[in-house]
Amino acid sequence: MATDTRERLVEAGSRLFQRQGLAGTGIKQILSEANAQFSSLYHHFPGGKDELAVDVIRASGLHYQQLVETVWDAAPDVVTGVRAIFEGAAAVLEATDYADACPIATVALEVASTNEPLRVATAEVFDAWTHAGTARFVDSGVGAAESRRLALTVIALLEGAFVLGRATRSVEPMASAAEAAVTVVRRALDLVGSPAGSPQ
Amino acid sequence: MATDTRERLVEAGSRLFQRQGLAGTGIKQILSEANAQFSSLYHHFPGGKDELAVDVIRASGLHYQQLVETVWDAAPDVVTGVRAIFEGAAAVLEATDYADACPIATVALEVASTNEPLRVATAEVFDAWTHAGTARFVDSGVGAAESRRLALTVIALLEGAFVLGRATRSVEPMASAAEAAVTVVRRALDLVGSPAGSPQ
DNA sequence: CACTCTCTGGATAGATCGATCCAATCACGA
DNA sequence: TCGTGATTGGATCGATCTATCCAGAGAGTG
Repeated sequence: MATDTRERLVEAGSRLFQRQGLAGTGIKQILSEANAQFSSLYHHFPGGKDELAVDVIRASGLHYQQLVETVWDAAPDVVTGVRAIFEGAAAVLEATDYADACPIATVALEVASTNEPLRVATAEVFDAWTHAGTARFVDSGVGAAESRRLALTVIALLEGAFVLGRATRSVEPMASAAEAAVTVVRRALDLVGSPAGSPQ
Repeated sequence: MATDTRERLVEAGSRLFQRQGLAGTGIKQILSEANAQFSSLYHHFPGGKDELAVDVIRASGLHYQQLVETVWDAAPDVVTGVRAIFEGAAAVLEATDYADACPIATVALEVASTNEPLRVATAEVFDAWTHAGTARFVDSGVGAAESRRLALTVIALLEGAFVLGRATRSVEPMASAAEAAVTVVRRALDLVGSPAGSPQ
């Protein structure tokens, strides 16, 4: 089937780009893993590698967001949800031998200063994540501006822990990041209850 | 002079690897920026690109650590120091048009699952940063285990904000990360003053 | 001056890169 | 059944990649 080949290409690209980066992954390798041919790739993606990469970034970014939202929804409260996200990330990290972390971070850093269309694609994914996270905190009663700060903080902690964790092959950074995330989120929720200034 | 060429190679490699990644940077480009020849590179680094990359990772990792420690030393207290680090990072990000952030993060993600010697080099840099940060918090009276958690958290926030900031071309993630870092550090210092359990 | 060791200039090999081409095949509606 | 557009098989092109080779320049020592 036609759509099938296209999906296999995106899936293979997603796997490889996330672990080896964009420049570090050859088209032949993608074709080999997807059991496809040059003509198929350039039929579905006339723009070649870059056009495939845009699709990969959007698809894997959306997929990861849905995964996180599912975990979040299963938690009884916001703090538990945040903790569950970090625990899930740590579990995946260990289960994949520290290969699978953020699906787009490696490419994002690679293209940030070298490929504007791809940079925009990664920015749109991060923006979508930020908005989704912001909405969650707003739903818990936190103000809009503070909710956005919380969302950016949680995502930054997650991304940073991915970098440290993959490099050092350890989930310790993820555990520390989880504690910090819980601390700042809980503090923001506490301030909602007592809307005066900091209790300091 | 001999050493001069070697230094120029490391410097050029540092600039390019940090912005374009390892696989995204060709040896010819490094030679061009360093005004050097193939023979010079393979004379100083018989192991080729990878051996140069190990030197680049170590040198730029140490250089960045020294930069951060200088900023930290200039601050009157720990909280001010932490904030100054994030403000400095944001300033560099803007000044370099979102090109210069962490000198090794891009390469770290690239090689984490593909090149064990380089992965080890990046891990050693992150370990050195972690130990240096831990020592700072210990000096402020925070317990050893909590100090290490703080150090990992601050580094993760910094790295994550680099990823988000470069991708979205904004210093907003860095500002949010700074607030979060200050919050968790201040909280840890407060607990030193009142060594009972959490005031919750 | 002669010798030696370090370092560089420049050509080139061999492999791999992304991309293109055209004919063949497939699914599917008229 | 025929035709039409979507899709694929497979060879191939030019460019670029990393790495190697060897001759020669340069500095320092006897």
